[in-house]
Formats: sequence, C-alpha cells, structure tokens
Amino acid sequence: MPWEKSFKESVVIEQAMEVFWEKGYAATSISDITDATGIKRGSLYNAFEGKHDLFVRGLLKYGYDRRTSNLRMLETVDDPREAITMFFNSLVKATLDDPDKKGCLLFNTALEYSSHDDDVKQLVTDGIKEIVTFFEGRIRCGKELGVIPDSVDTRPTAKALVALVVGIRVLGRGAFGRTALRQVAQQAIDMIS
Amino acid sequence: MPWEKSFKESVVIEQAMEVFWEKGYAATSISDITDATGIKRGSLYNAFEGKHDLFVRGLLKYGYDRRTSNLRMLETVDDPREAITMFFNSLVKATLDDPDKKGCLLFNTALEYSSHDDDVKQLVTDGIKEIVTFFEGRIRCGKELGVIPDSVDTRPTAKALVALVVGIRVLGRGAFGRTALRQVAQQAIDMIS
DNA sequence: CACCGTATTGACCGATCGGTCTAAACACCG
DNA sequence: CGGTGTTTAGACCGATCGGTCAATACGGTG
Repeated sequence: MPWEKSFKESVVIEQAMEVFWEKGYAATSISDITDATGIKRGSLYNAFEGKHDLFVRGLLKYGYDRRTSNLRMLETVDDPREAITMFFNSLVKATLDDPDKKGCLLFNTALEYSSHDDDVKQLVTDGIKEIVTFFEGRIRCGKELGVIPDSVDTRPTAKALVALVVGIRVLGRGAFGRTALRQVAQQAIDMIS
Repeated sequence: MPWEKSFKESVVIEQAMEVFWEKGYAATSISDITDATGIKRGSLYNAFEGKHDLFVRGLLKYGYDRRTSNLRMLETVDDPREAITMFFNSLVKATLDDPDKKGCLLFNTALEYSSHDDDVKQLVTDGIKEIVTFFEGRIRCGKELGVIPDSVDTRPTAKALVALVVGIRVLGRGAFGRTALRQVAQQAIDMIS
C-alpha cells in the first residue's frame, strides 16, 4: 500500500451524516459535504460511491451510535419501567438541548420517504421496528417483575409509545416547547403505570 | 380587462400542492409543477411570485380544506369523546387509503424545517396549535358532559394526542401497517376513557 | 380596422446540481 | 534513482435548478 488516505472514512461519514441530518437528503449538495468535511470532490468520489452511498452509511452509523447502543444499555437497567422512563427523559433532554432543532435523522428520513430508494426505506422500517421491540421487551419484563400493571396491553402500548417518540421528535423541532414535550413524555410514562 | 386567464389560480395551487405533498418542497422542481399543471413556465411566474409563494399558498389551502374545516365539523358532534374517536378513525382510514403514502403535508413540512423560511415555520406551528386547541376543547367539553373522566389532565393529554397524530401520520408512511395504526389509535382513545 | 393591455409561450439566463477525469503529488519497492 | 500504484486537487461535464424576458396571441375598446 503505497500511500495512506489523509482522512478516516468513518470521520467523513460522521460529518456528512451531520449535514444530511441538518438539511435533509434532497437539500444537501455534494458541495455542502465537501465544505463540511474539507475533503475535495475527487477524493470523496474516490472513497465513496456517491451521495446515496454516503447517506446510507451515515444512516447506519447513526442507527448504531445513537439508537442501538443506547437501547442495549437501557436493557441492562434493572427496573424496565425505569428504563422506559429514562428513555423518554433523555429523549426530551436531547430534543431540548439541540440548538439546531435537527430532530431525529431516522424520522426525518421517514418523512422524506419519496426521495429515497427501497434500501433506505428498509433501514427506516428496521430502525423503527427496533424501538418497538425494545418497548415490547421492557413492558413484558416489567409485567413479569410486577412493576408494570398486567392491564397494559403489551404490543399496542409499545407501538403507541413509539408513536409518541416520533411525535416528540417531530414537534420538538419547533411546534412544542419544553413544557409541552415534558407533558407528552409524562403521558407516555403514565401509559405503563 | 382584455383577456381572461386560461386557468383558475386555486386549481393550480391545489395541483402544485399535491406535488409538494408527494415529493417534499426541496425535491420538487418548477418543472415538476409545470408538468403536473400543464401551465407553462412563464404563465406560472406571471401568476405567482415563485416556488416559495406557491408552496405557502398551497399549505394554506391544505390547512383549510383538510384540517380546519374538518375540525369545525367535528366540533358540532354532540359527544366530544365520539368526536375525538371519529378524528382518529378517519385519520387512520385516510392514512391507509392513500396509495402514495404521502402522509400529512403539515407534518412533512415540519420535518423539512431547515429548508423553510420563518413564515412557513409559523404556518406549521399555527396548524399544530390548532389541533392541540381542538383536543383541549373537546376534552374540556367531554369532562363537563361527563363522557370523559375528570382524571384526564386536559392540556397534557391534548398534547399527547397530537403527538400520537403525528406518530400515526409519520409511521403510516411505511413503518406501520393497518393493525399497528389501529392499535395506536385505540391507545389514543383509551387515553380519554 | 388600429390600438391597448394582459396572457401565453418558449427560448434563455447564470448558478448549481451530481458525477467524471486528468494530471500532479506522494509513499513504497526495486 | 526510476517505476508503480494510490490519493489528491480541481477543472470539467451535461443536466437541471429557479427565475427572467422579449415576442407573440388574444379580447376589449375606439
């Protein structure tokens, strides 16, 4: 190998993902990405297949770094009800702390649906299914441990919780302020109480 | 007035709005609109200020035709709890019936946030506030009539219901099927039962 | 008919789009 | 040192972007 790359692919993917996250896929140009990364156009196309490829890899990285790893961590919390509470609290916190109001890349992508190929749609569906499964698992576990009432209907509740997550993320981009977001989160927690 | 326009502005706005709805603002080109309407480029710019103007007017029309008028109608229903139920049922039905999975223009716009000017953001915020107000009014009325329990916390519940509406519309674009959407809608109705 | 004023049309604008390609820069090998 | 293979830099590509404009078509008025 005669010459090393001057950049790490994973770093460029992360930076490009941030741009897609902020502006959306359709509104992001290659020039936006070269500006944000400092990578020249030719180098970028030498390392990646193109805009679509870059986006998919960014979406995957986002999925792991900000969703999967977080859910796995929460699954280690002893009290499943507490895990769900923590999930919503950190969700609201993350939404309020973001000055750019970027929302969630996964859901942003879900609403740019028609701009994307089937592989991206599949990633979105899988990501959402992952959250549903998390809630289902925690609710089921909580019922076994007696910290969540048996009257809670596991699967419908899990799906409704995901819908509330989507709502928080979308409305948190501008329409709802901190009070409203916290009220919604509290209602979510009340659903399993 | 020597010569009449060959098209009705309101019809063109409606058609353009459909395109924006389906593809999103950033991904829609003027050519897409001229193709969809049959209006030539020059005529379009003679009648409207430009892409942004056309979008805003479409968003306003959408807001009235598909939201405001519907909410006003539901407010005439005797039983407020039934009105909310009807709202969610027709929401799910509309989501399932749409073969293009366009979702809701208002929420789609909410997630294209950074692509838009402040006036569009304001329209989105106003539209969402309108739905919150509708739910608040119906819940309050329902509590007075005794068809909604006093234990329901009016304002947080109204906001959570809106979050669920957003969730249904977003997830209905692909991630959730009819069963899941109906389960979420049922959970929404259960929140006021 | 001529004239006026608006609507329509399609060519046209510079800018930017995603993507390509060549030539120079470079680290390794002999 | 001269090859060799990869990365880099940036000029360049045709296509398309949102928007403009001058020429033309037309109805109303004298």
